[in-house]
Amino acid sequence: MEEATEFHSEENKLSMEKNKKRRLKTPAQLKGLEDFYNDNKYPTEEMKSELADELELTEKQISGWFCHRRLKDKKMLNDEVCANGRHDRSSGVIQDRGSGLVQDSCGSTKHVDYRYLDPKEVESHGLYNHGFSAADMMYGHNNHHYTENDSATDNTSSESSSSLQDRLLRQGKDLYDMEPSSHLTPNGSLPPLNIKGANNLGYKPSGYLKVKGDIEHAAITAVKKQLGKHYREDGPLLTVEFDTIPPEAFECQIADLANEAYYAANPALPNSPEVSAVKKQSSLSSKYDSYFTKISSQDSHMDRGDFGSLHDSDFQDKKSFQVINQRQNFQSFTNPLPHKNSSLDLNADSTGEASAYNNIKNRRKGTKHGFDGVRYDSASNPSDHYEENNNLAVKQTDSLLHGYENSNLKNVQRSEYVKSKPSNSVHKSQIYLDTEERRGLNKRMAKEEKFDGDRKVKKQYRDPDEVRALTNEMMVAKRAKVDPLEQYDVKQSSVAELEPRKSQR
DNA sequence: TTGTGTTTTATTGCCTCC
DNA sequence: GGAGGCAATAAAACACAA
Repeated sequence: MEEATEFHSEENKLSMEKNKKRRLKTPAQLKGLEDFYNDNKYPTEEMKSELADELELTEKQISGWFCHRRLKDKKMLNDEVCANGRHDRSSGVIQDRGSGLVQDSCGSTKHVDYRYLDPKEVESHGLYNHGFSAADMMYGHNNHHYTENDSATDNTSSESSSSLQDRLLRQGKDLYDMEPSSHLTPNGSLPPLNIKGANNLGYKPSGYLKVKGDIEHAAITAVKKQLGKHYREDGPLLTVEFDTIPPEAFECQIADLANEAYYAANPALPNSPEVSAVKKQSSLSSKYDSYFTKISSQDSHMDRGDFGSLHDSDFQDKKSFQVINQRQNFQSFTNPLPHKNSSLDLNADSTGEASAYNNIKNRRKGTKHGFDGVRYDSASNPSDHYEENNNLAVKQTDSLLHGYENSNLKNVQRSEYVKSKPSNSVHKSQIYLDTEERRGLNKRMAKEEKFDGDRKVKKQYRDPDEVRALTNEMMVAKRAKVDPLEQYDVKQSSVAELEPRKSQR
């Protein structure tokens, strides 16, 4: 019996060597596949054939790999949507943004659910890059929907979140800066939502406040209170895309900013509309930052949009204008092409790779240590540039805007070996951010780098230099191709590391 | 070293489209 | 009916904590 088994195993050994059940793709193959996948998620027969030849794989393997890759994409997307849905619920914010009307759980949805967007459509429409925009649109659409259906039929999570928003706002807290725990009951669960209570607030909608009845009205009223005299009845619909800011909308802020007294004296700074808007944009957009890399453009749009409107106004503040100019100039310095990741170029060599790569690695480490996907980029990166650039004016202004989170972020981003905790403010609301691209490729790259760094002997990768070269190659290819989302991380470190790198040379 | 959890690869069946 | 894709599943490979 045992002999037979032994013999059998011997035989199997040989056959296994030849015809292994499962063979891992080599890094080169993976690179080729990933690259190709980034270009085309649905390769044609010919493409598959060529790729198979190129990578020394069978077409079947290619097809299978692409199939699983797409599944992986989809799954990751679903996970993120679910995670964000849960998170949003816990934070009382925008739960109904991404998932349409309702997403009871990861598995059950009602009405619109962009989890089931056709990947082909997603790809062809570039939703991977603008998905959050799409989500925002859906959110906005929902609002319109509510406007049109001001009834009690929408007993949805949206309403619940609105109720939460209402309560949060009445507490004078910024929705987008909320720590989940701040509105949890002592046992950590969500407090029961008292929609009726919101209804009993006695608010009466007026003007554009006629949105979804009293609940959202209450929230808007709270914002209105925060805005005080700056509130404009003819302003934009809250939570919906903002139009150009009326010249006088922030008149006082600008004036006060010029005197450098407003923010210091204003305890409600974090709740100020501008900051909230910024935080909102960054936190929201960063959630889908891998495929939904609208961040950079959003942030730059924030600068050029929000502040840009000031340029056109009659109330140009010289200082803020200067700041803006400096910022833009700096951006143009680091990024001559607005939509290109200039910093990628800075890191095109193997040395430079470390800057961006280590950020990724750090995030991954963070992931393993309980702050999965915490982003350090969206809100903080610009300020880091400015600080590294010793641009005091910019630094001051930026620290005004981002000061509440800068310190942590800066430290995190600067350090290659950071394992520190993220800030408790914004970052806690930005978990589950890693997207599939990052998780997949970056993990692999992190793995490879770790392998390289540790000189760990592995059967598969016998030549560390080859792996390193490949890793670099992958990084460069990846950067050049997809990753505007890396932009902030890379940008973050690029300037800081540019000088040392130069000096090294 | 081992147990456990995760990721990756392969297979199979079903569905949709042409 | 065939091709292509998706989804479920199994199993190998891998990572990591104890």
